[in-house]
Parts: sequence; C-alpha cells; structure tokens
Amino acid sequence: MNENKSREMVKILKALANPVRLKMVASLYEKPKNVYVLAKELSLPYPLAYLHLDGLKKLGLVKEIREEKKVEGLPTVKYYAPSDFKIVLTPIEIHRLFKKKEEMK
Amino acid sequence: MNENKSREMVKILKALANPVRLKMVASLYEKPKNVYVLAKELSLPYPLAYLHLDGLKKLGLVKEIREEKKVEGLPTVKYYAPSDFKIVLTPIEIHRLFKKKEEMK
DNA sequence: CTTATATATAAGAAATTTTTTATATATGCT
DNA sequence: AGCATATATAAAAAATTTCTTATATATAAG
Repeated sequence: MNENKSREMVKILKALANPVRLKMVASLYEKPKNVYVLAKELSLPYPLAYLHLDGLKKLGLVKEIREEKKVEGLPTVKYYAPSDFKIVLTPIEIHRLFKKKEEMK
Repeated sequence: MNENKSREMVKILKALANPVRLKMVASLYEKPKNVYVLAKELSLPYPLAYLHLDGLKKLGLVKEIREEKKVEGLPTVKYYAPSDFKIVLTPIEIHRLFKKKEEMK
C-alpha cells in the first residue's frame, strides 16, 4: 500500500515541471523576496505569481522567511526563499517509490 | 541565452511528473519488456501505454534494447528499458539552469 | 486624495495534457 | 478462419492546468 511515496513525488515533480515555478525557485535562491517583487521581476500579473508561489509553498518547496527590513510594526511584507530540498531521480530511485515499506528496509 | 537548459529540464520533469510514466520507468527497471506486456501489467489500453512510453523514449529516458528471445527472424517484438539517467533537483541546481554558459564555467 | 506597494481569493477562459475510440497492419497458434 | 499477440497512428473527447479578470483590503508615499 505504498502508493503514497510515488504520489507525493508526482506532486513535487508537477510543481517543478513548469517554467514559471522553476524560475521562481531560481530567483528566490539568488535573493529571497516577496510575491509582489517576484511578479514584477518575472513580468507576471500578481495573481498568477501568487498562485504559482502558493503551489510551491504548499508542497514545502518554498518557505516564508522573516527577514524584515522594516524595523517597527507587524510585517506586512512576506519574504520567501526555497527550502533545502534535494530530489534525486534515477531509475532505481523511481523504482523504490513503488516498493512497500516492509520490503524496503 | 541559456534558456535551453531550463526548457529541457521542464520537458524531462513533465515526462516524469505523471503516475503512469513514473510507474513505467519503475516496471521497466525491474524487468525490461515490450509495450504490449507493459500495457497489460499496468492495466492500460495499448494506445495509451504506447503514447506514454513514446514520450519517455523521445526524451531519452527509456531506450529500446535488443534482447531477443525468438532466435530466428526479424524481431517483431521491441523491448524497452530505462536509460541510465540521473537528475538532481536542489535550489542550487535549479538556479544553475538559468545561468548562461559563459558565467557558468 | 491619488498612486504605488502589498496580500488574498474567486470565477471563468484558454491552453495543454491525458484518455478513449477507431483504424491499419502483421505473425503465430489451434 | 478466428483469436491472441504485437506495433503504429490519428482524431476526438475528457480532464487538468494555466492564465486572466475582477474584487476586496491595507499601508506608505507624494
């Protein structure tokens, strides 16, 4: 019943298998920033950038960081950076995704 | 002008970001087989299996192998196996996809 | 008080991907 | 001759993903 691992992998790969989202990760790696600035940088309408980033965030590929420049007050600006993920894709690793935990060990 | 690398990566990730195709790679890793048998194993109509495998083949993720059991005659049966690929996805690697060759070195 | 910055979300349209259905061809078995 | 095996492709339907448009809210700058 270990279809979870492969399904989770498909989700993650789907998130990264998109030119906009891939570029977002690259841009946030170079310099963490908020959605508004990211949208401008990539010449995207804000709602689209928001949706794409939200997808990455929900899968944990990108995280919110608190690096507030504005010293006082509640932070109205949210900065994002890529998480520290590492996905390795080889035939063997892909095969492992479909193996049950018991027969994995 | 190095948008080639990221575009190629998106293509490859799209190919693997699908439950059917991911399972195909896993199945062919376990034991190389032809499309007809693969279709049966995965309970897919042949044309669908054919299309999915064709996608993997065109990207070089799967290759045709000549391991003919039928000694005589031209091989009417085509066997497939995964290629020896390795794709590593980290924020750094993704960032590199968008760097020009010159500034790469 | 208007503009720029900033977030969040919904609904619909557009584009792409996935799946089905149909067609054509060929071999081997019983 | 009919059935199972086997490949290949096209066209249309179905499903999903992507993108746009609209709305609502809030702060800061000029």
